[in-house]
Amino acid sequence: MPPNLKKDDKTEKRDDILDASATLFAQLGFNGTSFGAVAKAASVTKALVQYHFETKDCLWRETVKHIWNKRTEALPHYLDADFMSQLDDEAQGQMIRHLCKGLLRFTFANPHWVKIMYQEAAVQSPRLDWMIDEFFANDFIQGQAMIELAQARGLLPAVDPMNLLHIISGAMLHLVNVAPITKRVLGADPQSDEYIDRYVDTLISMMAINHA
Amino acid sequence: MPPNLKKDDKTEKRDDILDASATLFAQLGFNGTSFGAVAKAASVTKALVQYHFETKDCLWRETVKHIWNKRTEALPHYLDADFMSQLDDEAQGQMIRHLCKGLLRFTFANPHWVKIMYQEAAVQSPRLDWMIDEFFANDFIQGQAMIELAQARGLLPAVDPMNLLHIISGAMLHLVNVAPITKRVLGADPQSDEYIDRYVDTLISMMAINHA
DNA sequence: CGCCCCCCTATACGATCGTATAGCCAGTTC
DNA sequence: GAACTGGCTATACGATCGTATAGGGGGGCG
Repeated sequence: MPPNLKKDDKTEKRDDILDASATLFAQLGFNGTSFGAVAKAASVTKALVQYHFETKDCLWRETVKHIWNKRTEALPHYLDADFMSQLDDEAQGQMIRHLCKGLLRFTFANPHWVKIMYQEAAVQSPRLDWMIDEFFANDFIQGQAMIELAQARGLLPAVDPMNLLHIISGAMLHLVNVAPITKRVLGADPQSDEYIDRYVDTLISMMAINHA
Repeated sequence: MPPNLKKDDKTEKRDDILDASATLFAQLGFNGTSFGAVAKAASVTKALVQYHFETKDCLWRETVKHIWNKRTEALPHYLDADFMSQLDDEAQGQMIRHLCKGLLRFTFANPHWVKIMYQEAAVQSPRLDWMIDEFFANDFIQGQAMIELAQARGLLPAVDPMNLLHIISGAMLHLVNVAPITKRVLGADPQSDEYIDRYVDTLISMMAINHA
C-alpha cells in the first residue's frame, strides 16, 4: 500500500461510500439499496461500509446529511451574485426568472435530495420524521420568507405565500421528477437549457404580477 | 368451506391481493415490497400470490394495471356532470376551479398511481418504459388536449400547453406528495376540503387569465 | 522496541428474499 | 364413477439480505 496516504484516506473512502450510497438511495430507495450494492458501487468491501456506518439506518442518515451538505454548498453557485446587486431598475423583474432558472438547473444537476424527499414522503416513518426535523422544517421557513420578500417587491402575485411556495416548487420539481418520462414521450430533454428557459418563461408569463 | 362461493371467490381473492399489493408498492416501492408482505396484507398464503402472479414483475404489472383501472373508473366520479353542462354563462369561469378541486380530491383519495409514478420515474428501467407505453404517453396527449380546450375558451392563460400542463399538474401532485410533511410542519391537513379550496383558489387567482 | 489505536478484511450467522415443485381437494365433464 | 381441471397449500432451494465478530497490519507514542 502506498505510504503517502494515511489521514486523508480515511475520510476519502468514507466520502466515496457516501457518494455511491447517495446515488443508490436516490434511485432505488431505502429498501432497494443494500450494503453490498453500495460497497460494489464504491469499490470497497461490504465490511468496510458497515465499519464506517454501523447500521443501515445510520448509513442512510449520514447519506442524507451528505446530500444536504452538498446542496447547501452548491446552491449559491447556481444563484449568481446579482441576486441582490441589481435590485433597483427594471432588471428586478428578471430576478425571479433568473432565480427559477438557477434553481431548476441546480435541481437537475443535484436531483438526489428531491428523489429521496419524494420517496420518503410516501409513507409516514421515523425516517421521514427525522428528515422533517433536520431539514424540511427549515426549508419551509426559508422558502416562505423568500416568497414574501419577492411579493413585497412586487415580483410575485400577492397570494397566500405558503400556497404559492408549494405551487412554484411543485411546478419546478415536477419537471425534474418526470423528466425521464417527458424525454421519452416528447423527445425533448427537459434538462437542456433551452427547455428550462422556455419552461420558466411560461411559468413567469402565466403569473399575474402587478407591474407597479 | 362454504359451498356458496366457487367462481366468485377466484377473482375475489385475486383482487384482494391486488388491493394489498397496490398499497404496498405505492408505499414501499418495488424493491421494498415482497411476496410475503403482500400475502400477509391480503391474508392469504405466499404461495397463492405466486400462483396468481408467477413473477414479481408480473405481480407489479398487474398491480399497476389494477391501479390505473380504478383510476379511470373513479375519476369521472370526482368530476361532476356539470363539466359540460354549464359551458355558457359566467359559471364557465368556475369550471377550471371545480376541475382542479375535483382532481385534487381524487388524487388524495387515490394517491397510489402518483406514488408509483414518482418512484419509477426516478431511474430509467424496463418498468418505467412499460408504464410510459402503457399509460403515460396517453396521459400526455389527453392532458395537453384538455389544456388546449380550456385555453381556447379563455379559461387558462395562452401559454405553451405542455408546459402549462406540467406546471399545473406539478403544483397539484406536489401538494399530495409532500402532504405528510406539510401536515407535520404546518399543523394543517392538506387533504382537508378547506385546505384544497384555499390552495386551488390561490392557484387560480395567481394565473393571468384574459377575462373576455 | 513494544504497545495501542485505527482503518480495513475475512468469514459467518439467522432471516428473508424470489422462485420452483409436488400434491390436496372441490367441481365439472364424459 | 373415472378422469380431469383449477384454486390453493406445504415445503424447499439457493441467493442475498442486515448484522456480528475476530483478526491483520501499519503509523504514532511511550
